[in-house]
Amino acid sequence: MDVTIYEVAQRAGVSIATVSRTLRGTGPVASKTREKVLKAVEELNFTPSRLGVSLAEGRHAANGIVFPSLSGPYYTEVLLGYEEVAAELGRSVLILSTAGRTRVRDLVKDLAGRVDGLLIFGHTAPDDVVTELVQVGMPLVFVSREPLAGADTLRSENTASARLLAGHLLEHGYEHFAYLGAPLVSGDDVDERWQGVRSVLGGAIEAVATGQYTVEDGYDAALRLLRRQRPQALVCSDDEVALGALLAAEELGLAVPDDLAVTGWDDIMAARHARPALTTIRQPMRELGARAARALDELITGARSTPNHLTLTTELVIRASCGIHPQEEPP
Amino acid sequence: MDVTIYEVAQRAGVSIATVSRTLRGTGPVASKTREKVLKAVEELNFTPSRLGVSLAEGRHAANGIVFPSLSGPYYTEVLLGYEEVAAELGRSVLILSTAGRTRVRDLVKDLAGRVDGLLIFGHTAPDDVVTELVQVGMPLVFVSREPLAGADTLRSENTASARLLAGHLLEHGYEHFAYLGAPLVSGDDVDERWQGVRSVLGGAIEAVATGQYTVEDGYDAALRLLRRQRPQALVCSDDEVALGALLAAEELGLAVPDDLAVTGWDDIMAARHARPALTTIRQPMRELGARAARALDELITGARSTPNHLTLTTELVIRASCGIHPQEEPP
DNA sequence: TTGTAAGCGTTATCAA
DNA sequence: TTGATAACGCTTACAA
Repeated sequence: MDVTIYEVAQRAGVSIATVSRTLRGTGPVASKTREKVLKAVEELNFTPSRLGVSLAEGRHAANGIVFPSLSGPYYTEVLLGYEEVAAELGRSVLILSTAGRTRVRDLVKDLAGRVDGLLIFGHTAPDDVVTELVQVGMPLVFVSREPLAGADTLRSENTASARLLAGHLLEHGYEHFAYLGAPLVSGDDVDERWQGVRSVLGGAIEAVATGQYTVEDGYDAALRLLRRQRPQALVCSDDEVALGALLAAEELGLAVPDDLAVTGWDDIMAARHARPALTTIRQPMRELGARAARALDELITGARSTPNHLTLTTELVIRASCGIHPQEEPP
Repeated sequence: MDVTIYEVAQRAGVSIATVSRTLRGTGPVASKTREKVLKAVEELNFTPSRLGVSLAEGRHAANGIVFPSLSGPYYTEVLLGYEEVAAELGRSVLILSTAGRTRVRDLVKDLAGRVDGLLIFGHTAPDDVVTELVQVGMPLVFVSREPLAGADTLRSENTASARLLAGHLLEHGYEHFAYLGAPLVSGDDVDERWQGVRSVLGGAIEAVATGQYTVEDGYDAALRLLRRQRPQALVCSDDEVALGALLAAEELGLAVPDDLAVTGWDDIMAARHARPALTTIRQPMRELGARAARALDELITGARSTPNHLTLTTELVIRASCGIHPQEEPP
């Protein structure tokens, strides 16, 4: 893109103001003039410089998103929902992955300087940057973390679902449990799941930390755990970890659910296809992303000025991995 | 971000030129002056406007990437490699997902107006836009498609690996084959795989199209195929489809590899964990992304001006799904 | 209905 | 060593 509005104006024999008005449909333009302008635009293959437009308009028409990584479907699905709606609203999406990254502070600040609003997962952005951003009034939506003053929060329900899940496991008659999940960051979604489960199971459950929310780490952690002790049911922080646990159980010759019940969280696609199929809590991942994009749009355009804190409902999906159910259908 | 370079200059009692020089380290600044400036910058918490900088510098310091979707690890992995290196080089990453999207033309053009260079997967961008972009000299790297004049191409080796894979299957003694994959776009990576396999297997193999490269679609297509006929070996376009085929086989009571051999492509993480573990071709997904980012950087900075066409080597990974191997280790 | 000109926030050239 | 000032490419009052 090299040709500027001046060249178009010159070629059409009008002023740049007229070219701008014609292209944006702002203000009146004689149809004769309009034609001349459009012809020149066509011939020169003119596209307004995004930089020029943004500078003049005082907005980027772009959104950012900060996530730890993209391993596994969760962040990916949210991202896709976010990008889709953002595109619909005429906004580009800039991404920032923080996992294993140094100088995250600077990266987030740089990103913030390129967008009109930001979706931030959990605690992936340092607290002081977040505070700064809130102070300068940058539109912010947090997904999967506890509410924060001055920014939107968007999450799926965790505590009640966790209780429900725990209750279901009790109905199966289990008495010894273990919880397998990534390191618990207070206030994160995953922390709430743990708290919810524990509030029902009490001392009958113990938490074991995996590294990340990945199949690999879930596998490793489950292997270590199961070699040391034999809980009857393994509650996992998410489906990936649960999938890893399934592999570990197989490796150790444990039948699921007969020797060991396993549950996940998220209901990613692989959960349905796992053997045995995974009992899990379904959360609307795409919708989280889509809603975040809309929320940001409201904040950016000024359609809304007070923060919203929304919790989407989840659903307990009972499949085969948590125990035998009488009414169970064939696979 | 609201404070401008003028306010800093005023507060420091210098001109904006001096502020700029101080911050960028271009041109001489008396250390006394530097201190004053830095103090003012600190106090006002000044960050240069990205828009102003970009407009003046004539560059975005950002890269774009165009992919169909993010379902499955392939695109995700490439994206992560790309973003990591881009960040390292001081560039942000803008994404564009085209699957199920209307007006792709406009979206790609808009994206192009926001970046200094673009990574484009296969044929996700319409030919005419591509031509336009090449003409205006936009730095472009294509991943997973046949070379194109005026742009870089970066791919993994396909044909020879496909032959190798086919040869291995012949050694197992199979005589009837089927190929399962997404619709073949001439010139795409996946097309080359098909061509390579067919060049060895000839009339003994037939192609069946799935919808997308997903487990779901692979499962559906395999189910349909296997109900109609019983090949001895199923060559899949990628691991996701192969994973779906594995599920379909199980559903039909077919033992893999005894009743049916199955192979994939990519060596995604799940391939190793599948039961049976998937024989596949490993391609360096992250590296594709990382190299694309570096290639783009060369093109953008002008370190290189002639297009490069690079093919990375792949590796045949023989696991259990393609047949019994004498020297096989326990799982 | 159209044009002039003042921003928008930088960088960088050229004098001083 | 510093400061005016001209780009950079657009939008949008305000005048005409």
